Amino acid sequence: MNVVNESPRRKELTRLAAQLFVQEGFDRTTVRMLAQEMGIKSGSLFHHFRDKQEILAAVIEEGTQNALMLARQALEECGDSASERLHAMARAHLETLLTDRNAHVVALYEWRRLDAAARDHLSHLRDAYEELWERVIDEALEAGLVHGDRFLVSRFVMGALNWTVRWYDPEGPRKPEDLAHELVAMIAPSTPSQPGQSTKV
Amino acid sequence: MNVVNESPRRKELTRLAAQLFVQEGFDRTTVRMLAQEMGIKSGSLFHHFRDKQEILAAVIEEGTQNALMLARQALEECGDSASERLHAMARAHLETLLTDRNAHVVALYEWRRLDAAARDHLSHLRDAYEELWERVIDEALEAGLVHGDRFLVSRFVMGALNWTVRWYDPEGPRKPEDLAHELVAMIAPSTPSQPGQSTKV
DNA sequence: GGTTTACACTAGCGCTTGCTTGGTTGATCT
DNA sequence: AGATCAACCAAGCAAGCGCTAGTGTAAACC
Repeated sequence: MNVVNESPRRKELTRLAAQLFVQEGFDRTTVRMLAQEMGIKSGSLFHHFRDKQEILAAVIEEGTQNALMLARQALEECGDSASERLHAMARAHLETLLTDRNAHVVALYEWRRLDAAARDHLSHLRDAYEELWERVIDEALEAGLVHGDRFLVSRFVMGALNWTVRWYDPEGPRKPEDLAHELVAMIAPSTPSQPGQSTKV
Repeated sequence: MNVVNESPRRKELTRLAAQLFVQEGFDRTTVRMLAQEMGIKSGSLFHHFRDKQEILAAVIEEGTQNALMLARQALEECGDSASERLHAMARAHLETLLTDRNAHVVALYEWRRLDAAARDHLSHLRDAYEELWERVIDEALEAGLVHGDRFLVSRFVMGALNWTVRWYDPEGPRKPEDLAHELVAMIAPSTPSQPGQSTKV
């Protein structure tokens, strides 16, 4: 009876689950709460998902896939200079935190609740995303835009960006674009202040 | 029967609880698991703590108090220059992450499981700690060591530092001192490379 | 020497949890 | 018209949960 495929109903349910997981945390969200939010009874939930863990995995997968897609797109559309590419990645990252906020918060906080199989599958996705970052940071280092240890710089940058979900207010005056700009300015002060004009190397 | 004071036994139990909370998460850690780890029966636990939530609060309080103490001490002992103070704060922060790792991981991940009263009490402690940071960052901005928006810079720095609990390996070659140095170098490239010699402003 | 105190035990209550079972519905396809 | 199928429901099981009540005991205190 249970489906593993990507029915549109399942997508919708996943979105609702993400919201509840953020509000209550995974463990505290009961299947009854999930069902009620979805307008069905708790038993019916298991027609769409094998078990509760699979809902969590679906939420995280959705968010990570979107982030990966958006980052790739941003890199294709931007200029060739190291500073432009760094800026594009930061902006793309912050924009997914805006649009897919729930899914990303769940991914950050509830990662360890995944069982071994799901964690294995999803960590490959996440690694692909982080590889994009490491490549862009390598370019920035080579271009002399940023200085320091390759590994540490990328961890610090990822930390600063991921941490935004804890304080960023989408209703506030600051846009993702602004944050991206400020971050790049902080770690690469020699960057030209207008991201439009490229600094070819 | 229940005690609220700071018996040495309670301190020891708090330390053990922190470890379990990190391994399993707060919700998944049952009072029976806690009791077993402590070598007593589940009922006896409630002689030391009013309820399960109080154990969580004790864990987080312990970690935050230590961090605050170490940061204040580091600021007193270091030189007057903005770069030295920035460096001292970063090192102190990373050192508590090393020594009190469990407590800090719990504080980061399980904060929302606190009830309103505990959260209110503990957020004051955390605010005091973050105030130290903001002051040091203000000094760095005034000294021209770092550039950018006051609010954003401090968030980015806190993010980079707090994120370290997710990847830092205490057994590895990098010491907290090294990380602190690298971070300061990244955001304030004009810093002298030897933290010992002060740059008076 | 009697009382108090700190710490532990046994036993279990009342409730919630994730998940299963067996069956019903209404739309779609042949 | 009959078969198929996704989607749902009602009912409930077995296990586990936080926590309480009442008791025992050895050390500390007056």
